[in-house]
Amino acid sequence: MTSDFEAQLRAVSLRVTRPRLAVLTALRDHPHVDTDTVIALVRADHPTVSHQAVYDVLRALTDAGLVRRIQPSGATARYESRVGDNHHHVVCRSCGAIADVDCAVGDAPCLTASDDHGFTVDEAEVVYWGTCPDCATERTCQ
Amino acid sequence: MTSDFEAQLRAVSLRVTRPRLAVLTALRDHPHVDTDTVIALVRADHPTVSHQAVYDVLRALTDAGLVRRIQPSGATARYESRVGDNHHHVVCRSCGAIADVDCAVGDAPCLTASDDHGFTVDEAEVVYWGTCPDCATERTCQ
DNA sequence: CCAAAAACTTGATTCATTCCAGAAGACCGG
DNA sequence: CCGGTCTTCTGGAATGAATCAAGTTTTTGG
Repeated sequence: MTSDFEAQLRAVSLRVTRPRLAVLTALRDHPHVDTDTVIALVRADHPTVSHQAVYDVLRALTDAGLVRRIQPSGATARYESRVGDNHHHVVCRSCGAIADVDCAVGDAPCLTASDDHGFTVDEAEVVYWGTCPDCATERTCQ
Repeated sequence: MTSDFEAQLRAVSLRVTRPRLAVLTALRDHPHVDTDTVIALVRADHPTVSHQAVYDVLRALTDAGLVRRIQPSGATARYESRVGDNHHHVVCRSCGAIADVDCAVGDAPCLTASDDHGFTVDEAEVVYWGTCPDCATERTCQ
């Protein structure tokens, strides 16, 4: 499993370091977490990793396309390791929970804008806003 | 024109104040601006308005549904006064320019998620990422 | 015009994120 | 296996958007 991550890193010309493997592992096991949570998860195994390293790693991995950055309005940045399949997310307005949603229509549902104003569009990002099951039943969620 | 804003404010039980009218005017004339720009625009006419007032007003207007908050990943919050028609946005990765895009398919194109995980979805927000005409031609854009 | 409630001003504070300088680690060639 | 070089990480300080708090002004209903 770790060797998978090692191969992924080498594939994008990034050096294989403990912090990077730890971040990839954390994101595999915990999708949609924010930076603070990543730091906590990484430190569970490697207590000496600095917060700066996590920020650096997340940026490097995002730039390389190994992880994806999600930032719903009004929330801090979150990351996930599921990439390359153009899926989207449902976000709970109440507690901020995030779940994956596959494209409704084919692989790139809304990629074709009706009028692109001359923009060259290469990606469509969809965020569904609503209420998660927990918050729908009990008002006392968070 | 100002009386329109006055009516809008009263319609949602908000008091009519100079800062609020100024913010609404600024957003009507300059769509997709960030908070700092709103402050600057408001102060052009009313130099004594505090930044805190602008933050308060933007929040109040957003909660009331008179303006819409947009926050593309990695950028600061932006606001626009066009609401109620479920339109979307194209964002330039290079210079951050934003343009409006009407829904490709009907009024709510992607509102139906393929699998909503039990979430009650009430809105679908779409962000198209790409390159604006200016940045596409000249590499030196900002 | 007056009183109550909401909104605004000023100034300080929080928190995610970034910047910086020096130390440590990864990788290439030998 | 080993040193040299360049990337990456550590630790701490700094930035900047956004929020909080106390007190004053303004709006609005009677």
